[in-house]
Amino acid sequence: MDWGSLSAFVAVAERGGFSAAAEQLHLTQPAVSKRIAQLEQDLEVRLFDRLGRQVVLTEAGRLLLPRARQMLAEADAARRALQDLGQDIGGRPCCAALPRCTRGWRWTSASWIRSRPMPRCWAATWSWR
Amino acid sequence: MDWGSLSAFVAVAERGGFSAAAEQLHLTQPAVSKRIAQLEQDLEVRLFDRLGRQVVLTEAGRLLLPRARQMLAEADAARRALQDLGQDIGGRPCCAALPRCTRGWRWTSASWIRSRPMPRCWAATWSWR
DNA sequence: TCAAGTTACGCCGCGCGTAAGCATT
DNA sequence: AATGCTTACGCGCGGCGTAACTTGA
Repeated sequence: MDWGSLSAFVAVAERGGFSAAAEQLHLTQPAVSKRIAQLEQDLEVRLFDRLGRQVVLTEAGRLLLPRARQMLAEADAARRALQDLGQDIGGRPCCAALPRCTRGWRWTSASWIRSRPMPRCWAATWSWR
Repeated sequence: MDWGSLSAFVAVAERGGFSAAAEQLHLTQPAVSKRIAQLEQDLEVRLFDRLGRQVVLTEAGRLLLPRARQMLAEADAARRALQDLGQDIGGRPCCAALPRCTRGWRWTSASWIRSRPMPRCWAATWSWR
C-alpha cells in the first residue's frame, strides 16, 4: 500500500474507469491497471468488478474509498503544515527550541554545519560565511 | 513521502537514533539514513538535528511526528478492516450489492469470470464448474 | 579507540511506457 | 470497427547492503 496506488484507486473510483483515471493522473492506462492490480494483491482483496467495460466498486472497494481519501488528505495536510511552518517561523531559529542551544548559535562544528544544505527555518536569520 | 520513510521517521524519533531504528525496522543503518534524508528532501524540511551523536527532533519534526503516527495507524486500520470484511462477509456475495446484478449470479460471460482469480467474498458461496 | 551517521558503489527489483492481445458494445 | 482493460517486454530509476570515511565521546 503506497500513496501512488491509493490515488490511482480513488481516481478510478471517481472517474469510473481506468483510462479516465490515467488521464487525470498523467499516466498511461496500463500503469493504472498495474497499480490497482498491485494494490488488490497487496490487500488480498478485489477492489473493482470489471463488468465488461464498466468498472464498479466491490464491497471491499466501497469500504476502502473513504479511508483512502482520508489518508491522502492527511498526507496533504501534513505537507501543507510543514510548508506553513517554514513560513511562520520567520525570525525564530530552530536552535532556540533545542535544549542544549540556549546560549549560542553554533552547537556543533561549523564545518559540519557548512557541509549540509541550509535548513529552511534558518534561512531568514542566519547565514554562514 | 511514502510509508517506508514515515515508519523510519517514527522509529528514529522513538528510539532516539538511527542504528536503534534500523534494528527495529530490520534494515541497515545506511538505509535508514537514506530514508530520512529522502524524506527531508521531499518535504524540504530538516526533521532531525544531529548533535554530534545525539539525534533531536527539529520543530518541523515535532510537528510531523503525531501526524506520521496517525497516518501509519490509519493505513493499518484500513488493512485490518479489509481483512475483517473478508471474514465477515461470509455468505453474502459482492454481486448482490451491484446495480445490474439483482436478478442473477452471472452478469458477464462465464469464461471471463473463470479466467481470473476468485474474489475472496465469493469463496464461501459460489464455485464455478 | 570505539560508536554512530554519512557517502560511495554495485546490484536487484519495481514502475513506467510501448505494443500486442481480448472482450464488450 | 472501436473502445477499454490486461499482459508482455524492455528500460531506467530508486532503495538496499557492503565497505570506506568522518566525527563526536
